[in-house]
Amino acid sequence: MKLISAGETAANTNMSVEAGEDLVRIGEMAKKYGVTLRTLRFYEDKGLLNPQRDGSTRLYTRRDKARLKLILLGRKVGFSLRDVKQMMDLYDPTGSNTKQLRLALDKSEKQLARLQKQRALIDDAINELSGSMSAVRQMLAERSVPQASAAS
Amino acid sequence: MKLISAGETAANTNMSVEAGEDLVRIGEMAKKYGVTLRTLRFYEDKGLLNPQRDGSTRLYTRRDKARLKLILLGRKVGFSLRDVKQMMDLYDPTGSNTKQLRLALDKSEKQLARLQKQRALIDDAINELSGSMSAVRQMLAERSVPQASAAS
DNA sequence: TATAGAATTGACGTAAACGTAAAAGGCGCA
DNA sequence: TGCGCCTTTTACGTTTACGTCAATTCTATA
Repeated sequence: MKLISAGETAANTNMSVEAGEDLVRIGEMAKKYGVTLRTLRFYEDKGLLNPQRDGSTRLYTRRDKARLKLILLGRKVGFSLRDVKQMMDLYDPTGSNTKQLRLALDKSEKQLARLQKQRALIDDAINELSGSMSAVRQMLAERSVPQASAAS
Repeated sequence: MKLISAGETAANTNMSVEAGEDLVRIGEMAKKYGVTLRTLRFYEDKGLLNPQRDGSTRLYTRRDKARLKLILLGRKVGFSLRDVKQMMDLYDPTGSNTKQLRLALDKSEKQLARLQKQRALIDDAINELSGSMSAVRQMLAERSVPQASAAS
């Protein structure tokens, strides 16, 4: 009574409701996108994913894959999962999604500002650290060669 | 029986042990360095500071101020408090502190590498985000002006 | 059928650096 | 003497995104 072949040799074994669905279990899904099982369950728990079930077994559809891609992109650019969810929740397959796009743009602008500020902070830190490092190197050099040269 | 005048008018009211000690209570210390009381107590709890006590009242010395400056510099460049403590614990006022300096340099090199990696990630994110933003703007533009122009 | 490999839920742990609340003691001042 | 402000200790809470068991069940395959 399995829905998909383990080695996924044949194209489609199930044609329950929709067209060629290409359902995937959690293990394969995780491997495919380089995340852990825990992560996928966590995202579901947070309402970001909604896989079908075969009994208790999760089956991820094409839609889940698209959503996961979005999640991962969002995380990459520094959005929180809450932000991602908020944006995804606005998705409406029947409309123009103008609201969703506007929200995404708004959040993106803010995030871009945050990223730029972060970069500035990091540059500061790098400079500060580099400065300290030369100072330390100096001190070490003085300690290792205390032969000649006056203190002044 | 107070050790310092509240408004710190006179130079030194106490000459208990050391020279002009310039002791400061937690409130003043916090204000002076822009941290909260909680932070100072937390640092003490973690073994990073060691103020004297007048009864139960903390009195911060010149030494504590120097240490706090170091802590804040360390945090600024991204060291953890553990790192900072590890480095400070090696301080020996009687020696050359070569070990301390070497450890600091070692940790600094690693931290510098981390910072540079972070900057690279942020730059990536900025680029990715900027790209998405233009795409979204495009979509919004198409939605707002659907008058003429073919779909292709 | 035995066994290994997936998968499930539940629940506590982690990391960092504090925030915040509570209850109480001490001090200067009017 | 009462008030307000400063300070103290204790201890739980916060945030985010999972990690890490643990106990159990299902499934496929040899």
